[in-house]
Formats: sequence, C-alpha cells, structure tokens
Amino acid sequence: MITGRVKIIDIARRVGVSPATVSRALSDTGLVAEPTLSRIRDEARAMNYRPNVSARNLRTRRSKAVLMVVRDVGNPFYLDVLKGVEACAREAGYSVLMGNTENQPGGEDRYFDMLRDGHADGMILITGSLPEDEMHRDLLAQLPVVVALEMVEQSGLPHVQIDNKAAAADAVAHLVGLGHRRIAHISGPVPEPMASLRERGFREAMTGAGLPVPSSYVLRGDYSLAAGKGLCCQLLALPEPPTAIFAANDEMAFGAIAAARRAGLEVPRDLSVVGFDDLYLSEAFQPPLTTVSQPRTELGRAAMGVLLDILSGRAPPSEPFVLPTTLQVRGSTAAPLAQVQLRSA
Amino acid sequence: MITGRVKIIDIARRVGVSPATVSRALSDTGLVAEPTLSRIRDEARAMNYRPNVSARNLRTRRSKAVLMVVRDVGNPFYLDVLKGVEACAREAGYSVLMGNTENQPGGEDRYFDMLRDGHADGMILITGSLPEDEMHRDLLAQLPVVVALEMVEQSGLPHVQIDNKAAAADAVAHLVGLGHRRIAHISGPVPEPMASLRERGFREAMTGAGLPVPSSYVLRGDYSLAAGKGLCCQLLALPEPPTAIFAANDEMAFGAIAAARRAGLEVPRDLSVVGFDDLYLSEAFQPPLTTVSQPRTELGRAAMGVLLDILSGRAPPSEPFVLPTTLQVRGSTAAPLAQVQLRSA
DNA sequence: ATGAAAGCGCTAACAT
DNA sequence: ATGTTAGCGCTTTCAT
Repeated sequence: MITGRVKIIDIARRVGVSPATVSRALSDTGLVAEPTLSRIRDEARAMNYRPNVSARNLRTRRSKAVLMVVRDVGNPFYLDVLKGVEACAREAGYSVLMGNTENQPGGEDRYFDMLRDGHADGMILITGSLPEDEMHRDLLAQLPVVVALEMVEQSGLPHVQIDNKAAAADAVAHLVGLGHRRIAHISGPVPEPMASLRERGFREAMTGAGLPVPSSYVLRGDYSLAAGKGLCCQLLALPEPPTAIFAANDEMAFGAIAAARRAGLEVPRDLSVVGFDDLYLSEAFQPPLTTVSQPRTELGRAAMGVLLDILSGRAPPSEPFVLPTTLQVRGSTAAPLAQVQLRSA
Repeated sequence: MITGRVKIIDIARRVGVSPATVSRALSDTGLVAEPTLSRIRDEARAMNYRPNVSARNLRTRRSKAVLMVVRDVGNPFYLDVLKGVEACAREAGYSVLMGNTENQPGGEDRYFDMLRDGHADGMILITGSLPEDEMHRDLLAQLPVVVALEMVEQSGLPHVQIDNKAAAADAVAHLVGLGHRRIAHISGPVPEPMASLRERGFREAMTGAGLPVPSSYVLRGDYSLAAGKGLCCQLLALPEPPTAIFAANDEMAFGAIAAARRAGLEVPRDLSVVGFDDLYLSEAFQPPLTTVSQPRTELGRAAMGVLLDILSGRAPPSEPFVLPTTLQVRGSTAAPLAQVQLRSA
C-alpha cells in the first residue's frame, strides 16, 4: 500500500471537528449539518483524502468486493459476462475480483476461502462445480454464491442461466429446416450438465424431426479447437458422413470447419456447421459462423443482481433465472447437396 | 465478508499460548519452538482458521495485491499477459486485480487511487498513459508502477516491452522477400508511441529496401476490426492498389482480409496480409494469419518480476527490459501476382 | 448535530 | 521462546 498518509483525523483537526463527524460527512449519512458538511468535503478534496480500505473493511466487516470465478480467464467468452457483472457491481459500489480454476477439480476451494477471509463478500460461480471440502449441502446454500451459466444440481444455490436444451434444439431445427437429414453432434464433456443438456436438445430435436441419431454421429469433445478438428475428421471418415454438424461451442465449430477445409470440403456448400456461444470473432470468421448467441452481458448483470439481493438480505429467487438465446444465422450453414455427391467425399 | 468466525485468539486459548505466538507460528517466522509450533498449526487447521485479510492488511500496511490495468479487459490479447503476471504474482504470495480504462483519457486515475487507498501495493500499467492529475513527474517515478507493452515516455518508470520498430520491420522484410513492392500499412492510433514505432519500422524497412511509401499507402486505424475493413477498402480503391498490407494488429488484419474477400480478392493470392499480435484465433483463421508474435505470457512474468523488485526495495532496471518477438509465417502471405493483373482489381 | 470512546483482528515492538 | 501491550484507520454505539 502506498501510505495514503492523510487520514480522517487530519481532516478533523483542520476543520475543527471530531473524526466521527468527518466519517459521517464523508459517507453520506445525512447526519451532518450544512455549514460543517461542505467544509469537511472541501477539505477532504483539498487534502486529496482517500479512506483506507483495510481499516474500513475491518470495521464494517465487509469488503464491498465480489468474486467472479470461471474455468479459464483466458477464455474471451467470459469477458462479456464480466462486463455485465462489473457494470452492475459498480452501480452498487462493489468491485469485482476475477478468479479461475483452470478446470482443476479442487480449483474453487481457494475462492471459497477468499470468501471466508474477507477478500470478498459474495461470489459468482461459473465453473459448474463446488469445492471438494466444505460440502455440507445445507451450509453451502447459506453462502452468498450465485451460479451462472453452468449448473450445480441440488446445491440449493440460486442459478442464472440460459435454456441450453432449447437453444440446442433451435440450432438443430435450423439445420433440419435447411433440408439436412444426416446431422452429427460434437458434444461437450458429458456428463457435465451443460454439455448434457445441449446433447439432449440435439437428440430430442432430431427424434422430434423423425431423424436417426446413429451413435457414430455423437462424439464427445472438450470444447477445444483441437477436439473440433479431430472429431470432425472422424465424422468425415464415416461411410456415411454427415451433411451438417452441430458443435457444442464455437471453438469446436472453428476446429470442425478447419478440418473440413483440410479434407477438401467447402463450408457451407459441402458441410454445414453450427456453433454455440457466438464468440467475438465468429462473425469475422470465414465463413461467418451460424451459432447460438447467449446474452452474455445480460447474464452477468442478472447474476450480479441476484447476488446483490442476497448480500442485502433480500431472498434470492428460488427458481432459476432463465435468459433467452437467439440463433445467429450466418454463412456456415446452407442446404445440403444431393446425397450421391456427398458419399464420394 | 462471511465472518470467518474463528480468530487468532480462539486458537491461542485452545492451545494455551498468546495470540502473538499463534500469529508467529502461522506466518512462518521461525520464532516458535517445535512442540508449540505443531500444536498451533494443527489446531488452526482443525478449527478451519483463516486470517482476516482486512485486519492483517491494516496492521501490515500492505495488501499483497497488485493491479494490472489495461485498455480493455474485453480484449483477449491481455489474457495471456495476465497469466504470466498471475503466475509470477502467486509465487510471491500476491494476488492480481484487473482494471481497465476503456480507453478513456482519465481512466487510470481510478487505479492510482486504488494504490493510495490500500487496495493494491503496486501496479502494472498496460495503457500507455498516465493519470491526468497527480502528474508530478518526479513523484510518479517513486510509485511502484511498471509499464508493460506500451510506453510512457519520460515518465521515469521502468518498462517491459518488445522492440516494436524492429518487429514491424521484420514483417515488412518478409513481404519484401516474397517479392512485394507495393506494400501498404494500416497503422494504429499514431501518435501513440506503440503505433508510431510500428509505423516507423514499416517506413524504415520500406525505405531500406528502396521501395516508395506514397502517403495514400499509410492509413491510420484504431486497432478495430471495422477500421481494418474500412481502410482496406480505401486501399483497394486506389488507382494503384497495394499487393500487400501490413496491419498494426491482428484485428485490423482480420478486417482487411474480410474486406478483400468482399471485394472479390483472394488472400493470399491477390493480396498478402500481415498482422501483429498473434491472437488466439489467428491460427484458426482462414487463411491462417501471418503475424508478429509477442511473448505475451513472458512479458507478464517479466513485468511482475520487475514490480516485485520494486516492492521489495530492490532497484528496478534503469534500462527498458526488451523481449524478443517472432514472425509467425502462415497462410495469409504469398508472392504477388503479375502487376498487370492486379491493376484491374 | 456533534463528540467520546470503544473496538474490528491482527502484528510488531518491547519486555521477559 | 513466549507474553504484554499498543495501535493500524476507520465506523459506530452511546452520550450530550
């Protein structure tokens, strides 16, 4: 800490009041009368006063900070969520700390500790898992924690999310609408809830449309570019390759498109690809990616809103808060070519 | 704060020692003898003790946190830098807070305030500008602040950076080597130092190769996708359009490629494009982008290293710390077609 | 409307 | 090697 040398008592002396009055004047309690009020504020500004946060936090037993914990800070996807969280937090006088678990099993432990040691007052958890110790269900549900985007079943924690199953079904319906019948799915790391729901959305939409889902058409990925590439190769090598692929996220969709191109196919002429997430570069990608767009910033805002409710003693919603998605139809999807032609691929 | 109810005095009572001894035992001072030491540690673990950070920070007058301030958290580019900073910080027991200025003029003021109010002990500044107040040069140079990637001239602050001019010259040399003679530059927001240096690298490399730099061939952008698109259109509309473009960052390069494609040109056949930064998706882009790769994580590490030096009283290096770049040659550059053909474009 | 006094939980002198 | 004491800077009773 750069010793913010001027403290409340310095102002008090200069103005000729007690420290208590200065504190009250500076924190807008409405308990200080007008001649004094202005003099204190002016003097504080003149002296370039900044309250010492440690002292204040120690006294008030709150840090006015919240923690947003994600799987991987390196994933640009979360940045829009952060923006929403931050905007909402700032309005309420909170700052936001980022944390990431690097996808490691006990990764959230560290951040639950930060809740206990006063680093933060509450937490927005976007990792889909809970700490390994400290797992007394009923106790956990008392903590000021909101789960966003992901799901932690039976945790009793409030959730803010999208309808992954319906969104996936939408994407598939788009492909079916274009005339595709042989549609494959590159899933996320099932059995994680998010990945599972997207896969179920895929299956139900297919079944609903009377289309078959051969087991070779559903391959499990890990949301990485590399997985998209590898699994797409696998699909294209099938005796009856799909004419369309629905990937559980954009990165795998990018990978799939790269693999298709390397295999001599043109997207969307020879293969349609739909992603999920609508990443920053999905629109600039060649071809521009058709994908499910999540209201990322709004999800962040909503999650922070629920957290503020909890922190101020209001009851959080008992039902999950569900925000709508939209399918961004772009250039990576088109009607399929005649089947004969594709067999030769 | 979730009241971490168990405090040092609780442990002290259980073990039958004074709070001071517990404090010493828990902070590895080596001043507590062995029978006691273990008993204290065991008890602390058993009671699930967590030190209250506010109290500790207040007492020690340090927060053990550093601030990393960037222009835009939404820019994935900074995330790799963050990883380096965080790794190095964690080893030294520091946590990292992110801040962003949204490119607004007075944006860094807020974070300099956080230094003064005890939120953080030091700062890594990646915005290229200083707060508007508080500009007493000599005073500023005393603050525990390290400038990374960008440059703040005459600030007296330690810098960790790459050689932007040389890297830009490398990129141009690559194009010249392929046989290009009509090479244009889409620059960053000159006169910012980073943008200026890249432009100078471009100019010097061109001049050094005996190539002309008509003024219509150097257009100023703002690092955005849109700028890349727009300025590329402008270049292609020239009576003598360039056969190659060196963009001051990858996003503008992406924009340029998109614009070229829209204009009916194929990259790299009809137009070569080089970027700068080597963003996450540059490799997956179609065509894979030839670009200057910065050692982002290493830059982060190095910057944090210098900051740790300052925070622990060691003198920072007086010379800027310069890390090497590498030109990633990928698919967006190739030898130019015959000139005649291009004129018709 | 303002002041006096206590204390948040911890660590660092200064004893012993 | 351990205990005693004081105090970091602030907010908040409780008085007046």
